[in-house]
Amino acid sequence: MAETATKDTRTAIMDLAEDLILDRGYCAFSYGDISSDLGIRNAAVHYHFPGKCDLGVAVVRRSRERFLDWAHRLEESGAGPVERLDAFFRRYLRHLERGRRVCLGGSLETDYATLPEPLQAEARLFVSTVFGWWEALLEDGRSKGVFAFPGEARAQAIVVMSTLQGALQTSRAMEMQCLTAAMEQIRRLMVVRP
Amino acid sequence: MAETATKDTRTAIMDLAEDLILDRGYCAFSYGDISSDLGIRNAAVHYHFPGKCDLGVAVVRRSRERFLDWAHRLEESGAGPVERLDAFFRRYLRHLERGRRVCLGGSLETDYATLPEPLQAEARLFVSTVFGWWEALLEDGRSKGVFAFPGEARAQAIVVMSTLQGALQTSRAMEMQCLTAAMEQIRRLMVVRP
DNA sequence: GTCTATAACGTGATAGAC
DNA sequence: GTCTATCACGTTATAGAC
Repeated sequence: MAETATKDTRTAIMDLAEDLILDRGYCAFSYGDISSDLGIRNAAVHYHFPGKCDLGVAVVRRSRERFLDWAHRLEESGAGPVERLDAFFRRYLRHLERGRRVCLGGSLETDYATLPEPLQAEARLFVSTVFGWWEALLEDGRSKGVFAFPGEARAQAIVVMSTLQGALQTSRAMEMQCLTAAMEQIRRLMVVRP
Repeated sequence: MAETATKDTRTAIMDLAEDLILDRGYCAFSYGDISSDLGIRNAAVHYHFPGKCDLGVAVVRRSRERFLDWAHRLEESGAGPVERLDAFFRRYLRHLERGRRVCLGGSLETDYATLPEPLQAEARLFVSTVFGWWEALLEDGRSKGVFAFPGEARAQAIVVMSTLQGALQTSRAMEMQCLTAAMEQIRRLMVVRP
């Protein structure tokens, strides 16, 4: 089962790399971290991902695909705007529960200046994808009368997305439950019957 | 004027270190960056700051002191809540104008897991100080009837502070004017006569 | 697909001359 | 206060055996 073993190692490398990016950032993790944690050698990691940039791009692309799959399943489930909002909140809360990881967008953005160009491009694509989802959700929710907010949906999308990103990060430096408090406040601010 | 020269070099090192932290993050800048940009040698930087952690702590502490000075002057100026809100917005916008720098809190929080403990402690103090300012401003503004928002002031403070932090970061990955859009939306959401 | 071995470089840090 | 010189280490990456 050589093929299966290969796939497993490749997946394990990506899983670990993703976790390290969310914990420390792209520039602060190394092939050494990956290889030692997986009990393999440096060169084996290079076999699956020739360069660190390739690994980073693969991780971000997979995250984007997973998000799109998740959004698609959510849409097919027939969930309403408030249910979709809550579903995102639950999904997002896992970052905090898994050892105060930040979100992928925030990690890549603060490291942005040090990222190789292909990874910057992948990061932009990831952020734009999530933003598009928020904009569509907010517009839909307002048109159905379950969300209420002033201005354009894209402006509200920036506020909501940025709030979650910032509050997740802030929960590392403040002992309070910043993220859940932020989510509850977002509900109070724009859900018609919170 | 040996003393003056010393002070100037020390200040120049801190200025450059602060800029590098906001641009790339604490873990991604080096004594080599500092020394080459200032036209001095690695060892000269170590003379002023024995270790990288010392330099980081000094930078964050200075930022906190500057923020407190700024807040104190603002209070003495007799500015009302909306004027203070706008003053913070203007102050914050400089990060974006100076080459898409992120804010210090966000940079330290995403790098948090890799920071030496004394720097983590200084980061917590910095974030708590800024948060305290926001909480007091929002409470004061609501009591005076110029701000309106549901829930507690601390929950709204998390939302506002996180929104700015996240939107500043997001402006690196999206071409739109995320930060100004976020600020305008915050005004629409909570300023009584925006 | 994984290994050993190694290259080439950057890092934070220190000793000691001036 | 700044310099030269150097250390010990970690980094990404590659060549070639198995």
